[in-house]
Amino acid sequence: MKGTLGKFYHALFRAFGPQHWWPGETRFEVVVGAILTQSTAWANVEKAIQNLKQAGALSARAMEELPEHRLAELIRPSGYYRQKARKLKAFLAHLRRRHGGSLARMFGQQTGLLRRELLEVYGIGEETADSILLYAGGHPVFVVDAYTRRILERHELISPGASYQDLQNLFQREIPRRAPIYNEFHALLVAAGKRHCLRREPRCEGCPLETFPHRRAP
DNA sequence: TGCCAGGCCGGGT
DNA sequence: ACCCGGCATGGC
Repeated sequence: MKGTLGKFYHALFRAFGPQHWWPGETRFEVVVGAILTQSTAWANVEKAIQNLKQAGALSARAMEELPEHRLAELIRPSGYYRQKARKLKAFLAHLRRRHGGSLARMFGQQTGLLRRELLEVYGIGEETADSILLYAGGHPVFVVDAYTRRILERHELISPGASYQDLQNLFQREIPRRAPIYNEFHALLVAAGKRHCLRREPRCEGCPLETFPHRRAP
């Protein structure tokens, strides 16, 4: 693996080690987590998922049978809970109609086709679609999130106006297209982001990327 | 107390 | 094709 991004990967891996993402025991749980974590701290998502587990609602079939307002109550700690209940229902309806409720069948499709299909579902945008593809389905697509963007902007690898596709293309050109690597790399960027690359007051001391070319704090 | 977290949608330019 | 307000809870 070469290029600056390759160096980033190695520096982050040396510092933080394997991240063991995605936290979730089943593929369905990973899909649910991908939707619930939209603009939300993971700790809140965990509470919601615990509620779903206790209610026995952490399977496609069980969640389908839950009325939307009841589902919303269970996922309340994850925030935007009425929106997210609608989103989960939209995904379930799609999975049922298009794939007979089978994640295995859904993920058996070609990557590009499945990605476009997921983007049609209410509540699934680019990051969520790619998270589902990579972390639940093992498809080799790079997940771009707010931390990824912030870190690459600070190190001047992208311009502030770069699109999601711009960032994803950058990674998919420079980093070998393999799911385990994309999995680890994205998780490492989030780890670095949480610890060192906050929105205000960049705390670069101790960041594994500290020694790389860096833009001045605004 | 205010700010922020692993976004997305819909309506307006 | 972008830009923005709305959506909501919990931790620091």
